[in-house]
Amino acid sequence: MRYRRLDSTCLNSLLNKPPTHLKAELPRNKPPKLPGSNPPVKSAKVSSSDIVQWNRSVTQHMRQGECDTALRLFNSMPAKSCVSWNAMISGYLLNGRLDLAQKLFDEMPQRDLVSWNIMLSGYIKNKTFGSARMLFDQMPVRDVVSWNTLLSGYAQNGYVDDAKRIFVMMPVKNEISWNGLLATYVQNGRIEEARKLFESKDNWPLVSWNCLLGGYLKKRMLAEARTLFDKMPVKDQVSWNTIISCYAQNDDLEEARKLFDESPIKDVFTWTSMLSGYVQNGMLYEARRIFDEMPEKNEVSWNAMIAGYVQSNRMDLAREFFEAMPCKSISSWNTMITGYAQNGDIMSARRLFHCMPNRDCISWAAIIAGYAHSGNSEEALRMFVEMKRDGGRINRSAFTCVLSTSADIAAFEFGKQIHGRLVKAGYHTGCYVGNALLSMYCKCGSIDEGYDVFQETAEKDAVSWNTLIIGYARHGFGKQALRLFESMKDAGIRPDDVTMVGVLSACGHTGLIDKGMEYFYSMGRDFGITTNPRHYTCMIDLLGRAGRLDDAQNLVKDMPCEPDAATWGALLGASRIHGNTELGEKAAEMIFRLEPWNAGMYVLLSNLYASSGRWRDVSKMRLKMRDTGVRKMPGYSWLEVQNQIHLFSVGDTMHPDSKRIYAFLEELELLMNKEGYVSATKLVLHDVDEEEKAHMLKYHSEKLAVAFAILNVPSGRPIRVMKNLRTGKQSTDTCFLVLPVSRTHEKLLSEATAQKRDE
DNA sequence: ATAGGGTTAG
Repeated sequence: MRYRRLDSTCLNSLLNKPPTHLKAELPRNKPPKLPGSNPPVKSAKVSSSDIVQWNRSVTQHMRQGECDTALRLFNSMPAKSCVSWNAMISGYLLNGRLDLAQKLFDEMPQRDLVSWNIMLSGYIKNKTFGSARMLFDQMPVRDVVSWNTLLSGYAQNGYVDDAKRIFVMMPVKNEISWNGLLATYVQNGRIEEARKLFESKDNWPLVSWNCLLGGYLKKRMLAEARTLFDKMPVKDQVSWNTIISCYAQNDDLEEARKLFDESPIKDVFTWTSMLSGYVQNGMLYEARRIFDEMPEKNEVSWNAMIAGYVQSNRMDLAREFFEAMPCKSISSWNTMITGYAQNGDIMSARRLFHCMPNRDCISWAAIIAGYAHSGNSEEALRMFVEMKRDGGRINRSAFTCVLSTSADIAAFEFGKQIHGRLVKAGYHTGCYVGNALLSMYCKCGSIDEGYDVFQETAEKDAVSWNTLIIGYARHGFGKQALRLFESMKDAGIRPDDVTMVGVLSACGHTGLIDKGMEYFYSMGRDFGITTNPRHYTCMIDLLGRAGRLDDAQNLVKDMPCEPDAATWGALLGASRIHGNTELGEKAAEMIFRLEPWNAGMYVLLSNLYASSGRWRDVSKMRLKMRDTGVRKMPGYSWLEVQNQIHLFSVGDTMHPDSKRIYAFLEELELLMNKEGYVSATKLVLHDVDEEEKAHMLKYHSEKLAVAFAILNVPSGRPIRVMKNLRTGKQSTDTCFLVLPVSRTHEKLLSEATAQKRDE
């Protein structure tokens, strides 16, 4: 703002003329001649005030972003001073042209201290600290400005220790240097050090009071902020705005309002702070009143209002404001896109995304997240690819989102490529990104790579540990999961309820019944964790697998919370394994009551009947499914070969390679029969004839996928087959696949989609 | 005429 004064001066410079009102201030001096007008007088004498006017004009063009015009003026100057060069260099830096600035700096005949200081601040603004430091060391003379420039450069980029060292080394310190150190602490979240520094000295200027006050606001230290505010010898508008924001952001709207009414002047910040406070607290009526009353509105005030409506799912009102908004910014569009996506209106989100004039990385992340959360994983990944093609910077949030999408659909190769991009972008060390990456590898079944990522994640939090523990448990590495749990405790990370789900299921998979019981009963005592239905489900599964059906049943009875469908599902699964039809029926009945749409349970119960030869009940189940309109989601298996997804359903003949696959399987079967293999057809639904049953067992989707893999994956490479159904569970998140190989497979997908919609 | 500090609203 400081550099843009849009008044008549600027308009004059637009017309390529030095400002006229300055002539009046300097009545004796002739205005400099401009290129194209009369050539300079033959006498080579150019007065110094003429040069000043030229310089002023150069600066003004630079402030308007007109580098070319400034350069033309500069080139046509009859005489230049050091300031003329400095003005050009400074102007180039203002317009982001470090290269041109550097060139002029190197070419200039004589440099003064200001030239060096300008260049120093240029390097720092461009974050080239090496060059900045080198320049600083080369400087023939340094003044307090040079030191202050370096100090704030370090501070703004998080180099607190360097900034401190600079401060100590400074031969002369002024008010700005002290404030620089104070700001170093505040900007880097080191509020205690800031407070100590502030208390060590008197007579701070207003700027510094405001600085510390802003620090308290950021840290939500309301009491400290208020004390400081009350002690301030002078208060300006910023001080009032800051203290109002303190209360508004900490949900004390009453006090905020009181100060708001007391504030001697109200500018657009004051009004908007109040407005946002109301929005944050869902007080949209009050927010709307403030909005209507405020004399001056800007982009931020409009956006706050729109965000308020978005948060309360009033997309109709949000849209009304958005359309009425005279000064839409990228964030206005982004807020709307996010809002539509969160409300499940992905079509509107998409429409806005495509017609917005400019997109930033937030826009891309918003639309990708929108697709991902609405189940359009494929489209989400496609957008990510397009984002890369678009060449814009990809932010951490887009990376995280697209990694979790890859994880959802187990797009392993894609996920690995993203990992590569992450490393290139230097983002792989972050905690969020690291956890998303870890989860991607775990969900894709690549637990070793997950472990590597875990090792490399610098800041591990509970989520990191939980993800790997659950990853181990899910893939049958119970012992490793438990070992990791021990290391987690050793590392001083407090286990939470999610950790315990991983631990208990690890015990279940490893058959460690007693250990599981011990953990289960000590959770509350050792870690203060309240048991939830998921823990009970793990325990019932654990006891059930071990054949202790009575204990499992008793545990259900003892539950302090209502058993959910998953809990009964674990009991049903256990009943099936141990052939307890009676208990299975009981569990299934509960599930039907809780989740009548859950087709997986019908199938599970049906299989239970079939395995005990109760064929009449099997057909009853079929009828029940038909009558209630529940349909079993088709089971698919798929794998990725050379960035293409190959998808199979049971007895699939649609894949282009199916002839080869079946021939291969026939060949295998011949070999197996020779070895004396007889297929078990016990668990297949009864009303298909024996031959058909054998066929279904022989050609279930996993088998087709594995056969295809053996034929197509180079030997020595792992084969990774994914499927959408698990026993007793219909996973909805893996049924939409990336890049189907052929039209017929697209048809399969659209059937699956249609069926999901029916439910 | 050219160089250095800060805080407040999404």
